[in-house]
Amino acid sequence: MGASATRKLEEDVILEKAGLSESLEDYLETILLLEQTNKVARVKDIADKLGVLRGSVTGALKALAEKGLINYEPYSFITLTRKGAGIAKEIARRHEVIKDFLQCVLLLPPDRAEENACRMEHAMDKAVIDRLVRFIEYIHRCPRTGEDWIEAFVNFYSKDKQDPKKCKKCLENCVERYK
Amino acid sequence: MGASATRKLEEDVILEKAGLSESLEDYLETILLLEQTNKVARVKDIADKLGVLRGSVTGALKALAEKGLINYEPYSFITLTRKGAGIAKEIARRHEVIKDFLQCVLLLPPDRAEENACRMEHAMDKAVIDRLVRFIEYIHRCPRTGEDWIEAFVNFYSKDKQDPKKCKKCLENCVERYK
DNA sequence: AAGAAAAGTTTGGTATACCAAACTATAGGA
DNA sequence: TCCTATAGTTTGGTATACCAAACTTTTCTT
Repeated sequence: MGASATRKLEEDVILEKAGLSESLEDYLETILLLEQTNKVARVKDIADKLGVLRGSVTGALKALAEKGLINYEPYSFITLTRKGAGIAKEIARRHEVIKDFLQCVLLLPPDRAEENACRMEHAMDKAVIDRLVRFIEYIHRCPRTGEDWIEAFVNFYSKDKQDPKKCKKCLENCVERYK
Repeated sequence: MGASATRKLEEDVILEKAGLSESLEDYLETILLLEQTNKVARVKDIADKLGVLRGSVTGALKALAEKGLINYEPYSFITLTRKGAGIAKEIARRHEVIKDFLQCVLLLPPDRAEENACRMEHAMDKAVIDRLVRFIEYIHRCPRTGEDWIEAFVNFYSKDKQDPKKCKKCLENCVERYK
């Protein structure tokens, strides 16, 4: 096993064992988003995004710096360390995956999907997210499911029973499309 | 609209607005489970189930009694009030639904499904759970999916690409079964 | 360059949720 | 019945995470 593969493994362990509170995970994710859109993360912007006062942000930044996840000096710019960026990206990925599932598979309205994803991202471990990613792929790639199968869920959701004739037609269309 | 329908609606509002902490939700759910298996919930059993000391339980019970969710007198039995039982059942239902999805759809091992369900139950609102219930039903009832489609996910999960010949056969079997 | 506005920090306080350990009540065995 | 083990409670302490408001630093504006 090469050196880079070894390092990769060590990083995975770090991510799994980070043991950050939900609150600190939110700060880290927000800093990543602000870095990406505004180039730098500022205390005020973090406070606004998270709906807390500026004073609360300062405290959180000290905790993140303590854990070696951000570079922080009072009154100066905030940047993620390598380790911090790794964790932040993992959290952002969870958020994306969950929102995609809620919005594009369960067909929830975007705002509802967003709200729930924000909370769920702290509760689901890597194994679950990895399965979910593959599951969403499976739905899209398996000839038996795909886009139209998801669309038909709207129908199923609002009705009590299915029409066997429609099911037959739907199945025939599905076979036809695969050829 | 009759009186019972009106009352049902009011209860829904109460459940949505309960605004319990994750911790108190856990206590409520545990009390329900203990009531069901042991007839009564005792402080020690709650402490054991939640992995906290007895002293912590007493504090939580006071908070729940304060909110009118349990009947609690020092040194006596603990029972859920109507309102408390309603909330506890809602939480237990979320737990069931999420665990079922993780275990029977995403095919996670039972212990992993359980761990994640315990955390996710506090993060997902009623609308998401309702969609998820219907989605699981949809998978089982739609002729295009069903048990064998879920089983085939194992295959897809561990492989990079699908075999078009197998897909064709799978689709044919699916049509055959529907007749 | 001076001063006001904005950004950031500090301090003191609150609420939640837990533990450790001392204490009190209750229930079962001798 | 006594008395001891178990169950339950209380108290004092810790850690997290927030707010409100006073304070300091930086950055515009003129």
